[in-house]
Amino acid sequence: MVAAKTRKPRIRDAEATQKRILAAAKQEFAKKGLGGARVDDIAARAKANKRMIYHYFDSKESLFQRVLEDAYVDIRTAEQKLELDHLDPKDALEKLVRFTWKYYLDNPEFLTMVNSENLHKARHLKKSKVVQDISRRLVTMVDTLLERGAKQGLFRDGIDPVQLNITIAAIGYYYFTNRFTGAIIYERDLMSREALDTRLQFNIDTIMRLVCK
Amino acid sequence: MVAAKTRKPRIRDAEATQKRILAAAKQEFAKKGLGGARVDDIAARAKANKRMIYHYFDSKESLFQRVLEDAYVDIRTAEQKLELDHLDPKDALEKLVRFTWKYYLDNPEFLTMVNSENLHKARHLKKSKVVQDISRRLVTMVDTLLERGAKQGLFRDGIDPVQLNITIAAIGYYYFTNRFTGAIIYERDLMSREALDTRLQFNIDTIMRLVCK
DNA sequence: CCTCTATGTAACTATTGGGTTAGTTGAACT
DNA sequence: AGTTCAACTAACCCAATAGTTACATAGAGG
Repeated sequence: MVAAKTRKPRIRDAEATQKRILAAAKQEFAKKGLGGARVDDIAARAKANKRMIYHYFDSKESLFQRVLEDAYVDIRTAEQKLELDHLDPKDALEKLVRFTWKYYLDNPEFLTMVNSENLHKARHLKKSKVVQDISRRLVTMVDTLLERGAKQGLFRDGIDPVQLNITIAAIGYYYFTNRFTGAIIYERDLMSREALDTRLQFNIDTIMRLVCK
Repeated sequence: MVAAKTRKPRIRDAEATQKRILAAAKQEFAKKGLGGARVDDIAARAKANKRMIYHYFDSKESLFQRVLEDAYVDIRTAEQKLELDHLDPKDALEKLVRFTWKYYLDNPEFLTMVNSENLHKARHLKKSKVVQDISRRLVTMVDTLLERGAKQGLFRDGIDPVQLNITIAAIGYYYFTNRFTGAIIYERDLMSREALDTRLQFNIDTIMRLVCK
């Protein structure tokens, strides 16, 4: 038990194996969704044995649930670190829009997992108390920001923080999750540096016009 | 060959069988995506034999492609019937937002199919010339509307019709496709009559503020 | 240095599921 | 009424896949 981290790497390392499995599962689920992911492939990717997956995570489904939970905890934790309270309301709002955009861009597996979960009617997420708790903090954060901006006469009164949150998420989420069909329908490369910059600016503009007086 | 439609229903009817298969496939793909859908279940739902599916549609993949193509043709055709040119630009824009919302609400299988297609990097849609052609007409329609509104001094100048299209789609699409996880994250019934009305009004407001001077 | 258990491997099972084969039959046209 | 062919059925094949069993061993604690 003494200072496991300073020891030279053990050949047998339960913690490390679990982490490798979780990382591999995230990639695999992101690429193929819950239904398309293969337990054998996760094992291979994790350089672990399939037996270990069942040993540590019981079933494919509960492994998915765990990966999904971790994904939600990650994004909600990152959001909480934004510290919007210290900023001018307009700057804070823009920062939130930028953050959401960047998070989706950098973590496409989050989008795929959410899509997959919705295909399954959120039956895994339903079981997760922790996700419900941290999500409440997001709404509170935006609500606080809206009230502060309204009090300063910068924002319109009476905007529903949930509707705003949905909209901020939507204008980024749709763009990224449908980037493949979008490229065909709109006959553009949506992922070029220039296209990304343009879209982010458009999104900031959309939200500012929606919220500001 | 004479007046097939007036004849009494044949026991053997190639056309009717194909239609039943397509309808069944649409439902099945909508419920489970490409990977999750089962050919046996499609056959059962269509009250047809599995052999018939392969006879008419070659493979599960090309059946999916056909259903997806039909779905795109359907929505694009419906859009073209809106006849926005006859309306005041603001009314036309609102009509488009309402249409998009209602279409997603009434045709949830379209959303699932698009999600599934993006999971597969749009490899089926890439092959479809017809979808690319009709999609171009959508962009043209919105572009015409934007120019007309700008000329009348109602809309801002220089709005990119593609960005606007994406935004109109996004604020509806995200709401519906993530309605299950959304209900948990935001702790609300997103599909009640009242919630739907509120959201649609919010969306119209969002787009009007974005486009109008 | 011995023992016991958590960590690990590999081979196996049972089932599912896309696709096929072999054969049957309704009805359109002579 | 007979011929033909497309429409149709049922039973089959076999590769893939979630989950299991049997067995091996590193290494922590006595």
